[in-house]
Amino acid sequence: MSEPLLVYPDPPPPELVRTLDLGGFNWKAVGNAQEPEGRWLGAVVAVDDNPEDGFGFCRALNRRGLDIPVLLLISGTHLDELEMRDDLYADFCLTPFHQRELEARLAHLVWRSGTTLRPELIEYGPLVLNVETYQASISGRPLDLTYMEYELLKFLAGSPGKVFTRETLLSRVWGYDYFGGARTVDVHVRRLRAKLGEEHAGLITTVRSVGYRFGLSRWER
Amino acid sequence: MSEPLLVYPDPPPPELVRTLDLGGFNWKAVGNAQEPEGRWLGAVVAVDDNPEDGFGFCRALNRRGLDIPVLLLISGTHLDELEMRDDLYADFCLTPFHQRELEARLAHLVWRSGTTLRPELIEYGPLVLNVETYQASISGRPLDLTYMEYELLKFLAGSPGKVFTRETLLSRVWGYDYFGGARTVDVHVRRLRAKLGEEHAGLITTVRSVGYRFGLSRWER
DNA sequence: CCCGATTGTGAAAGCTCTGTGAACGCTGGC
DNA sequence: GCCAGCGTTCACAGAGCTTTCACAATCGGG
Repeated sequence: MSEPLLVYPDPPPPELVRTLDLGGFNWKAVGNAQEPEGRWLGAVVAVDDNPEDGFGFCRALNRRGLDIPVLLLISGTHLDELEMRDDLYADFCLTPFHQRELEARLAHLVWRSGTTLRPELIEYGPLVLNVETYQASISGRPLDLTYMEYELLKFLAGSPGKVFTRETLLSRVWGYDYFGGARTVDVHVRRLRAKLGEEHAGLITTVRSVGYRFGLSRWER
Repeated sequence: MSEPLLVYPDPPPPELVRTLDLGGFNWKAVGNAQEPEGRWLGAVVAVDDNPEDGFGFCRALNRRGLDIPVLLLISGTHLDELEMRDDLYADFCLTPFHQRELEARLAHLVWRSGTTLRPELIEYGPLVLNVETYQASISGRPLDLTYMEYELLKFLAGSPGKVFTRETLLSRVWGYDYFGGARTVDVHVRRLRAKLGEEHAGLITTVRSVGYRFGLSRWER
């Protein structure tokens, strides 16, 4: 089992922790939907205490376009909350739950997700690019990128750590027959950095007298 | 709710009958998997008394290729029987069950099959396309679409979120050998948006320099 | 520490792409 | 033949995006 299970909230209910650990699951709890990065087998979301909070987490997951199947833990008294929220979860389990039932539901969830296709994603740390939908997000926040910005970021993120000269970028991203100034790249990098936000602007680093690099060089990680 | 629910065995457990009737479901019990013909919303299979018998029914359903999603009713003591039988059921409910839980699971099952398992009905949010009758409606309001408009909308709505270039749309919707201007797509998209109404016009979004995308509008900004 | 080279920044020009209204031609029904 | 409905094409205007430029800031070598 390579990919871990996503669990919400953090810390999770003790009986959930117990079941997951006893079941030998590889899991990680998070406090918000911005945290999770990379690939996940599925998610277990406890909506017991505060339904709106839990559903908000699911909605945020959806919004990131990661397509993680969600198993809800919900008490019988909150069952009506499920109405009209079918798109937020794949399955649910009533609390208090039997360990066996939760294990069976998790196993079924994983089996099902293994049989359905996943979207084609380019990921690096907090950055996710969905090639099919032309959507990008960083730390869960959707990025509103223009065409050239998206193409440039896609190209850079496709080879993390590698340095590209402006000329290379112009020919590979803009087109081999492109005729324009090299400063064009600078300007696009600037706007990309701005849209990535102050926190992640460093994802694109300048290599003086050479060009630009996405992500950390192999010496920095 | 036009299509009925399939129920096994016949007669079904009394508490199941009670729940289905109270929930206003249209259902029919059968004694074997050869009986059912036509279209079904889903199936409820009680495997309580004799697990092998119930699973045999599911297996027979599968073999007939009817693609009916199955909700199992199973007691906690038989939970391990589920192992390695993921392909036989879509969901399960522990017995004795709460009426609310079964209703919620049935509703979710029906919703899921409506979005994935029934190709003759394409749904996305408020939009419903009936492929068989060539009818379309949004928020319950019937849409009076022309042939090309319908075909275009059907193709787009068939892959929500995915971006299609005008060339792709022309070749896939108009035909591989179609020879015409790309602006044709624009005009049809415009008329589609107009007929969808101001409220839902955003269902089809323009991806500048690329093409058009259906869906995901409610998540964008 | 100074200076040239390089890169970041803001604004504005210029261009591409899309939305829109209208017209044309085709087809099938009457 | 006429008409209505539909698909297609075209021209134009506006919006949005890209590119350029001038200047400021930064870096690195000597």
